[in-house]
Amino acid sequence: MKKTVLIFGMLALAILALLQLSQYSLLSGDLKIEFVISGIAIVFFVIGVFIQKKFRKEEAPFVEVDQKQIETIGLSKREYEVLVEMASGYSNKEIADRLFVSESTIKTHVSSVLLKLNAKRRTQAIQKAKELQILPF
Amino acid sequence: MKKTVLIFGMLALAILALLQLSQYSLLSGDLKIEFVISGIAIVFFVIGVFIQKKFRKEEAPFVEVDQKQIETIGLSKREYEVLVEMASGYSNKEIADRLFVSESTIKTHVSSVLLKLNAKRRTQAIQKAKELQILPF
DNA sequence: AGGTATTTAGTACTTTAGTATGAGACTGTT
DNA sequence: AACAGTCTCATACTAAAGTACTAAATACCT
Repeated sequence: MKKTVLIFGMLALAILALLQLSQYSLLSGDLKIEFVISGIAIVFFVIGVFIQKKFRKEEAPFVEVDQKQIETIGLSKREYEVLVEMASGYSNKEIADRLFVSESTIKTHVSSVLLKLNAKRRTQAIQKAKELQILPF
Repeated sequence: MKKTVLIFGMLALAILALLQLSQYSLLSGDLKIEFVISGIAIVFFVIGVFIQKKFRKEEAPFVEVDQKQIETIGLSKREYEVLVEMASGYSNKEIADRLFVSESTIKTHVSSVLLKLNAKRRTQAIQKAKELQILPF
């Protein structure tokens, strides 16, 4: 955070210096106006790219869930809920408690999910689900 | 893709128009040079931000692996390799074959990983590892 | 109302996963 | 050379996960 403030401060100073420099160069006739404007344009373009990049990195990379994919795969509402819990790292028992049903029920759902995602294990199902963008992150 | 080309074309035209406009305004003395330069700066800054945003969206959301985190957690090189395989959805036996060691060895590594990540299950370890940004995606 | 899909739950069983412990081989450090 | 850390592997467990059925209660659809 402190680093960010520092960078912004430096940037502001650099911009001011650049503007002053441009004016003097123009007034003294050292440079043609096209070059100055182009230079300014390029510099600020780069700054824009840089700033956007910086903020993006601090954002969480969030992939939208592809609702259509879920349908084409044929996952039911409950099965998808179980998949989400699975991906969060919960055991069958824990999922059962969280969804207020028995562990048997969760096992049934998990088996369906594995079948529909063509996976042998829950970890593989999670991986495939992320590739298909039916899970966030 | 076609859309991208179109946008870039329009953008190029807009920039040219803007540059011409700036020069005429300056020569005719309608505007002070400070305003023109500031205007150009702002426009190109916005363009930079926009372009970066566009490209980022088309990229796969890829989180860099935080090497320092791995160290502070105390994961060894081999343990991290096993963690990556785990996250890919492989079973202990499969990981053993892929890394040319016995399943016992993998079990040992997995237990260490669970301990160091403070997880009860491999799915939870994967989840935590992603939160700590020591796994891609 | 009858058919279809979903959700729930059970039993019985097999397969993985995970724990605890011990121990030999190898590597780099002091 | 002695030591710490890593990597390897084994045995003997216990605990989850997953399969293969069967089956009843809902819910949705036309």
